[in-house]
Amino acid sequence: MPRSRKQPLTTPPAEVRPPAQQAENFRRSRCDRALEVAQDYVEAIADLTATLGEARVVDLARQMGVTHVTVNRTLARLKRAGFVNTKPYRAIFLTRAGHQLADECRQRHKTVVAFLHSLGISERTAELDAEGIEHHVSPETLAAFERRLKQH
Amino acid sequence: MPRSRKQPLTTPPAEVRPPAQQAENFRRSRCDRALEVAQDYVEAIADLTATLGEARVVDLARQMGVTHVTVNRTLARLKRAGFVNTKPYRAIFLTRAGHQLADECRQRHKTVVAFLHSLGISERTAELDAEGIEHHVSPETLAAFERRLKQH
DNA sequence: TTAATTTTGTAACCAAGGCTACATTTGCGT
DNA sequence: ACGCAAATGTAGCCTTGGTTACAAAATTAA
Ligand SMILES: [Mn+2]
Ligand SMILES: [Mn+2]
Ligand SMILES: [Mn+2]
Ligand SMILES: [Mn+2]
Repeated sequence: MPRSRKQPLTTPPAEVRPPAQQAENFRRSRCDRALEVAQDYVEAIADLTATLGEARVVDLARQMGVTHVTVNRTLARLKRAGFVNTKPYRAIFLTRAGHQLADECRQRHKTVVAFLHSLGISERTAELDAEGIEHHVSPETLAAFERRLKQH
Repeated sequence: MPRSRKQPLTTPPAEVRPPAQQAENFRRSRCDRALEVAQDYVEAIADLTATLGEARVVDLARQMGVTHVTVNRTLARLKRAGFVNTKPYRAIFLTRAGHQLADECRQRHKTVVAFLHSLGISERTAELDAEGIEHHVSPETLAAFERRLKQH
């Protein structure tokens, strides 16, 4: 067995998060984090297709701020996951599932940005923070954001 | 050269995010993501020290929902980064910098949870979402959250 | 004191997501 | 028709963060 456990010097604060439940929170957070890249990519592919007519590797690399190598390998994963269809040296197309995910993400992104903006946060900061926050907003929280937006 | 670029079929939507700026958003988001683990660990170490008297590898593993191996290697990184002091088979202690980071994170965590709760979001969901959101909340956004909380 | 159990450490593996360097393909301009 | 520059693909490297399996140390219990 290990060392005996030192007792806390001060009484523990009232807000005790049971370790098992807190572990669940972290698991959810990690799960969300694993989906961030997929969500940002399909969103970017949809955006690029809308503005440029098609999404190519080089555009995606510029948009994401990474090299084309990273884009290539990420696209391979997205293909395996069934979100995109790619053929060598051809433009990238979203599958039906990819389109659906992209629409969800675009809508959520817009909502999060608008919500932050409605709190008096600057356009730039709203965009910056939303890019990360959006991936951790549950349906319940998203609904609360929309509720507030409708109330102006 | 590559394929000629197909023109967009519909006129691009007004909200054109310049790729260079959007790339900056993604870079910030990735940067935040890289710090998530460090922040969650120092926060957990501070919590455990407060409630149990000390933070040990096994407690941290339970709290984070990972194996003790993952905890060990993460602690090695945190040590390199100057946030914790560890000795073999001994409890884990935060450095001065670690304490400072932990305090920041605990305060921000509390604020984010309280803010979500103030929107009518359930206790459980607020905790779940906050665990991820907190790492992407800039000082400006945090200030906006606090502002709203003071207004009740 | 000695044995059992828990805790801690370590070795080896994996996937994701970043990179540089180099090869191949493509399509435009001459 | 051809050559060249841009785009794309591929090989190989790195760090992070997860795992299982096994070894060693520490504390408790007998
Ligand atoms: Mn994003
Ligand atoms: Mn987005
Ligand atoms: Mn967190
Ligand atoms: Mn937290």
